[in-house]
Amino acid sequence: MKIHNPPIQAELAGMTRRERIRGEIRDEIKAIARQQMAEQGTASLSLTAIARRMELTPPALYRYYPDRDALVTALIVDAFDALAVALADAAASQPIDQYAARLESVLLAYRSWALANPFDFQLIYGNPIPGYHAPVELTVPAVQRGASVIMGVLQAAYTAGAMHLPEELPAIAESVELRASPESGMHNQAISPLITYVCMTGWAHIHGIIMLELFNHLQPTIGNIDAFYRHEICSLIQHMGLSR
Amino acid sequence: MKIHNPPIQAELAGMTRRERIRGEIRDEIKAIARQQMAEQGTASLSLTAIARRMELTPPALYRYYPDRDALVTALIVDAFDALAVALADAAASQPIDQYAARLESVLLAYRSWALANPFDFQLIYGNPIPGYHAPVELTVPAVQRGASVIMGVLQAAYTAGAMHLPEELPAIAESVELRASPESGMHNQAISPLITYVCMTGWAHIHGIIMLELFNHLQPTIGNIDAFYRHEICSLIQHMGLSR
DNA sequence: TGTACATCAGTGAACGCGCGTTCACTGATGTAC
DNA sequence: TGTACATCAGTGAACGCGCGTTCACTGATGTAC
Repeated sequence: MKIHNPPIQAELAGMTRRERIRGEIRDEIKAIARQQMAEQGTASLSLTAIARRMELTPPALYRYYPDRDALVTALIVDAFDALAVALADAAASQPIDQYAARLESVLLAYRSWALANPFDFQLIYGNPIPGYHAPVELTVPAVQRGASVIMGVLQAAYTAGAMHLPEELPAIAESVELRASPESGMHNQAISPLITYVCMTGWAHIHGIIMLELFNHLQPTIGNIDAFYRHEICSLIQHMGLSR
Repeated sequence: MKIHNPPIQAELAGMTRRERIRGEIRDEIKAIARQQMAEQGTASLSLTAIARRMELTPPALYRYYPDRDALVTALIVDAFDALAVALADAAASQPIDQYAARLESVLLAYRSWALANPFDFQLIYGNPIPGYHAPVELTVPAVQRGASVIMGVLQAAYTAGAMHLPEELPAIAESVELRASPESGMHNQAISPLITYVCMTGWAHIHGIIMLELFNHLQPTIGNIDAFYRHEICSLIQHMGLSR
């Protein structure tokens, strides 16, 4: 006979003992899924293999996720969340009025997170998983949540007058036909088109370096990618006229 | 009874009739493989499915490729080749001393090729295919062949004195510990570390935009990606001090 | 030109594997009185 | 506190599928004389 723990403690946290355990197992499934991606590649994510490693039968997993796609979606959402949190933490680690330092910190965090979690990064920014189509209403806001951390820093700098952008930029930003991000969530200011444009530019640059590094296309040419990356950030900051 | 064509014509081209047909079927296999990737995603590339579409039995394909990996390798090599050719053509389409125009042309070609051949692009620059490991001695030179087209243009501009880089750049390039590309193939000049550095920066930037666009991460924010891309090239050219 | 032989493309059967998913079920856990 | 019932986690068997790869083979194509 097993112990019948009265579920008082758990109910204090707003969930029954069963609900808590369910949550834990859902998390364990995701953890093993990540582990499996790391070993076999993002594209080969199999419920059967996860069940095997958990010493369960495959059908048991259907108690926790209705099907394989639901699990993939959960992993993607988690990854976007984790990245956004990492960026937000990096932003928060610097004094609020030190815009250059904050931007630098955020961009360094972007790379650090990608290198520390290469498979989560591939999951959200790499090839789509064959046969899986992410629900758009889920991923689009998730992308923007990450981006909005960067945008928040830049918008703050701009509003504070600490940013000196090239003169021709407004006209360019205009011609690019930006779509307003519907709502930003992580920050409170509205983002001007100009800042959106600058942000996309910087993001693309940073993102390109990381993508190339992740798939080992930089390594044959660049010895010290860390220094390379730092310099790129530096020149970005300079290009934006962000005063230190 | 089928016709016994005397293999005179084919032998004039240096190969027997049989060899020619073999080559054609190898090509057809690759073509269908590409088609299949386009429909199912890069990661799901199956010999059985290819055979089915060619109305052959799966073992028949083993006459043409020793195993699945060999086919993937052939596809990758082809893709690198095609990209390098597209870039080289773009470079050749502009007057030899119009460095800005040549660079612009090459960078536009990079994106055009990626958008026109998204799956080949994913094959070479996206997630590795699960269970497949590209032979390094094949892919590293292939990457550099593409890059060397860009480098060739820039080096020529630099040598001709048509390039005015920021003053602090040499020191930065130094600190990044570039590795000399072993041999470049597509062009004749030696590439200076400074140019290598500039090239990697520009490439990463361009590459980042394309990767984001390819996976639809730019579209929610940027209405006119074409214009966006052109402006980025423009500002790159300006940043390098390439006179028009 | 015809004949004898060698080459080689493609077949069909088979091997052993893994996958997602369904279903009816058992037995443990939780709940209400 | 004990009892009766409801809930639900996990099982085992099964379905139908696709995969890469091997093997001994047939029959067409090419080659040498």
